[in-house]
Amino acid sequence: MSIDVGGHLKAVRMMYGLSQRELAKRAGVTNGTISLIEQNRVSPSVSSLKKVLDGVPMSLADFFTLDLQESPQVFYARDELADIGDRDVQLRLVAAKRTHRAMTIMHERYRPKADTGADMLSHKGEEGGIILTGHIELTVGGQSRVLGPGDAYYFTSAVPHRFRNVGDEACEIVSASTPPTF
Amino acid sequence: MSIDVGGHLKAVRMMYGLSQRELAKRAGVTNGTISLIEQNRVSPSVSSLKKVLDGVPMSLADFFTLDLQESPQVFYARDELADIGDRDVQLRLVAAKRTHRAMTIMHERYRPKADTGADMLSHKGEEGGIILTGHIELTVGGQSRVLGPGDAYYFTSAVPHRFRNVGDEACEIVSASTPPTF
DNA sequence: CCAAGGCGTTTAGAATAATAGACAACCTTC
DNA sequence: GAAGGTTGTCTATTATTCTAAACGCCTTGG
Repeated sequence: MSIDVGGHLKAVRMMYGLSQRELAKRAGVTNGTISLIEQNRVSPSVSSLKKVLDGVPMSLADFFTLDLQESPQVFYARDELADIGDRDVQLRLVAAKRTHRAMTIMHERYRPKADTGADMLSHKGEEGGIILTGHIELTVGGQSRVLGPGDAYYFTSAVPHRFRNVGDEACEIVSASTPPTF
Repeated sequence: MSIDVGGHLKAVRMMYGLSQRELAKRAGVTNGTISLIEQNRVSPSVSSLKKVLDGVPMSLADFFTLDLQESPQVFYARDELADIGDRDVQLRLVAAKRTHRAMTIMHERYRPKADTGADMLSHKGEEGGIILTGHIELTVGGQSRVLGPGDAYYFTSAVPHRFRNVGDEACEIVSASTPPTF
């Protein structure tokens, strides 16, 4: 029994945010069973392991195939975001270290007068965001608008766009873009 | 217990040409265990299934991943080989219908004077074979040689090559080439 | 024909796993 | 701090699986 079925199951269960009892209920077994399995104090029969995995749900093949390679970080404390901005525009990336991301999520902070300029590289994909504080003038193609707290935007990145802080206080935005640009 | 673990195990065991007792001995379990599992009269614990598979050997992941989809034909009677040759060069393929082959194995028969010509398409990969009967002149790159029964050859297919039956009797060859050319 | 040895199967008993329920520890909420 | 909820763990009993040793069947070789 070289394989750590118990730890493996626990990891899977955690990954789905389930408690032992909750998983047990879904799987039609008792919570004690899950507990004993996770502690490797018993080696479940294939049928009961299948029952348990059906509660996830996950196939036996997936269960044994999953390499469980150090699951990527899920939660990031404020100071764990990667800071890549300059003086006027501060960009703080979520999951920066993650290699295969489908998108980039950032916390952006524009100082007063900060301006990305109109000659930005216009990449393919889409991007959007929500303004948290301050006011920013967003120009997308021919349209221009000043957005304040709670306002949001979404456009295809191919269209030339420009961010400019027209207020006298810092402007904070949470944005997402795909494909990842950083 | 929707999955047919028993039949699956039996198929794997057969695939390796093992008897229940033999597998049991290698795995360190009793033959009865194997029998009961194969009949699905018990659902083995993961640990014991692992022990059994260690006797093959095969990993749990492989065991559950294996789709066992109607295992492809293994034995081909003489007249079950696909015949694709012309009048002078008869080619009889092994496992012709099999879609995902790693190589092509053929029984080739060259009539006297048969000649593949020197201008063959030289494909990537490697090929080799053994002469069964007759004599054939094989030219590979600058080298040329007459091979008789029992002789063999092996070369990288990228080099231009030519087969020519220089004897007065038919020449038979069993060859293999990778990647499959037919 | 019988004996020897292979095969898969079966059965009683020993070993192991699953259940139901209790337990302590930890939160909230009052 | 007490009540009620969660969490994971543990124990006695029940249920299942594994072993050891037999069984019947077939093939092989004297």
